[in-house]
Amino acid sequence: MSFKEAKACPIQFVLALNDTLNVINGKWKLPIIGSLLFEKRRFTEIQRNIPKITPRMLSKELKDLEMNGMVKRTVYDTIPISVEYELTDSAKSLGDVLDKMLEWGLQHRENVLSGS
Amino acid sequence: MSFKEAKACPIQFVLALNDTLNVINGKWKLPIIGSLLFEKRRFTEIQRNIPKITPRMLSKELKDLEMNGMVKRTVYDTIPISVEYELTDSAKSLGDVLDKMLEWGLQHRENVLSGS
DNA sequence: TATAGCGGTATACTTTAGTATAGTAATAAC
DNA sequence: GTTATTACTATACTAAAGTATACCGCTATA
Repeated sequence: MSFKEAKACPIQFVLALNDTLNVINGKWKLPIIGSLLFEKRRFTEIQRNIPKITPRMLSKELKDLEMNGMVKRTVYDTIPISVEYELTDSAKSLGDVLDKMLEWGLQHRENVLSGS
Repeated sequence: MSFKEAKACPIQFVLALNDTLNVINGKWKLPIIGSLLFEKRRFTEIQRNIPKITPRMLSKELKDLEMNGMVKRTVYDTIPISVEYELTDSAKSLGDVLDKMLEWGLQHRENVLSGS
């Protein structure tokens, strides 16, 4: 299925595209994914990684990402407990999509600046 | 440049990705792009095409898309005037990105449902 | 003369997203 | 026993996004 076939199958098209948009929308989702892209991290580490995020937003977005199958949360029974967040394989594969978006963004900027 | 190289060149990465996100964000941009994907259309045609959009939002989003080099607005000197909106080449090439997003969305949904 | 279509704008409102600030329980270090 | 760290939650707020409703100037049609 492709975007150009939208006329033929609008429902699945809209749902799947929407799924993708949902996992990256909002101010903090991409920074969080970025922070977890190379290594699993703990709550406070992510917070230090993204200076301006409040714990409220980080908590909310991590829950959101977990619910959407993007992040795996593991609680370790240490004293005190520690919690680790890591991207799922599915989330890691989002990199390809982001590459495409990145590529298009660069090309588009060139097009616009050159007045085409 | 790729997403995995984010560490090496965060600024251009963030800007280009952000550009791409900006041209599709909000509730109405994709429906509008979808409406213009196969043919140029007039204001009222787009409105009929997207039943729940208000003229305020359509006007606002079209201006936004025009400013971002996604849409070309042509005024015809008929009586009364008529106005046509069409996608730029750059906007049309966004189809490839949307295809990737669509593909990932479908795969991700499968992954999540199968519990992987 | 009244009504409708075109391409919008104006004003006021609600809803959603994000921020600020403080506080929690548990433990450990000084 | 005071302070710090971890992993958050609670409450109250502001800002941004979107909605509802009405209206504009222009013209064509009934």
